[in-house]
Amino acid sequence: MPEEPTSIWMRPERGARGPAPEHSRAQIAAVAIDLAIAGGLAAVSTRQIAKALGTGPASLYRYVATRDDLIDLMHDAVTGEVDLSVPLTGDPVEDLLSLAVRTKDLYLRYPWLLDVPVERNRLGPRAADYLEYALRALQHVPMTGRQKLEAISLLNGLVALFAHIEIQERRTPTARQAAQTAYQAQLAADGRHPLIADAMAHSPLDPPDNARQSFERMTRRLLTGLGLPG
Amino acid sequence: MPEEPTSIWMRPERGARGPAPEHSRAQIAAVAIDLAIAGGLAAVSTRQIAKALGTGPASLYRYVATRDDLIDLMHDAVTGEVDLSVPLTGDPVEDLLSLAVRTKDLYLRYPWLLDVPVERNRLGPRAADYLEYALRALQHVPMTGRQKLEAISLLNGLVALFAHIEIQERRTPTARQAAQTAYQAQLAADGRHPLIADAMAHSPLDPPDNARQSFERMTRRLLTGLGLPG
DNA sequence: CCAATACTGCGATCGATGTTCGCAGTATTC
DNA sequence: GAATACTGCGAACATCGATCGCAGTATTGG
Repeated sequence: MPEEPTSIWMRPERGARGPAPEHSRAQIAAVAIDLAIAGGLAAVSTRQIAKALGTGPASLYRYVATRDDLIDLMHDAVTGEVDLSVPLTGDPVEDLLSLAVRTKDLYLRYPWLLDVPVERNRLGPRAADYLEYALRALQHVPMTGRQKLEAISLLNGLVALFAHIEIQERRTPTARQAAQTAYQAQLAADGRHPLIADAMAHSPLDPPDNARQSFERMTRRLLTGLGLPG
Repeated sequence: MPEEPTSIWMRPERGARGPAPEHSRAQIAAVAIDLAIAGGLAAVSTRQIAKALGTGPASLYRYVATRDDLIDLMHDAVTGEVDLSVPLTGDPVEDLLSLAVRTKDLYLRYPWLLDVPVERNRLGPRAADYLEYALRALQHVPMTGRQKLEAISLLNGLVALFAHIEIQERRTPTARQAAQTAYQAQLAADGRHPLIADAMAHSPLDPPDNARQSFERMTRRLLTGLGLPG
């Protein structure tokens, strides 16, 4: 009888019989998050986590069925850091905008979140609270349930896009980006891409105020574009 | 003297000396793309490509320095499929919207594109043509070069988001998603997330017309929100 | 014309990854 | 106190990206 695959959130954290587990999902998630902060998502490997816990890789599989479960754990843990006690004003656009700002902060705090495949967005208990909160902001908006879910999905995507741009601007360039820049310089030199050359020639950074206003303006536009009153 | 890392596009496809290569970047890209279509990005491995070419994995490294180069190759190859011969009307919003539609078609045709890490968007020759085209649409818009590049980046992100939603709706659910749905049903049942329960209960699919109009409306709003005349 | 040169093909191999198996040990249940 | 259902984990497997070194081949320079 083959085990049918289920979400980690449907399995009990521990069974009722045997010895008490020496670790916990929360502890494993915390260790994994530390690894991700230090070395990106790619640095989150069963062996590294096991080493940090002082155990072997096989032990992890008592807590987690697969590496994806591990990422679910991490994702849900940091999602729980978003403050959902902020009271809703009743204005859907402003409420979601405020949530979007807090969400973007989360991305800036945990850049590896941007590397979590979107497809993989299974929601755990904390993400469910998040989603419930967002739906509460939309409670009296005349949209179908599916439309609301899509709107929230798009909103999160937009937040991720802005976060991505901000992070990229802030980080010191990697070897990859250096190579990229070199090739773009060559492109610019060959004369067949004058506009690329031009766009890259003089590029003053936007003042942070601009970026912030731009983010808020875009978010509002997205939301009203989706049919929210505003 | 350690080889400094450079983009694949800066290295010549073949040297001037030795025997003629038995394969080519284009051929390798084509094989890799076939693998990606069949099994997703994860199925694109040096060994599988080598097998498809009837050679060993080590041989590939005569054409490509790293797996990322391989993905650059794939990305640039399919980017070349976007029709850039469509004449620009002079209306930036409409021109970019039209480009966005063609780009979304590309995503729908090659769903694995959504799994290519955004960070990794090194542009090759064909992507450069694409970018030049987009910049041409923005030529007479009063924005800094950086702002234009960010606008195009955001536009592509939005396109990817919509493509992602469309693909998700069209695909038959994976085991992952089934598990996800089961957990959501449980969430709905426990009564603490009434809005999630509600949103998932009755969810008629939007007619395609709606989705299409929604995409076009959102794109327009994004562009005007970024400061384009409209 | 031929040696030096700079390339190509690729078998063998390395280190790291996710995951599985089986067994010894431990707490709960009947 | 035996059956049961767990936990911990060493050993191992398949697969991955990547490297090394050598044999073979086309071009170059004298």
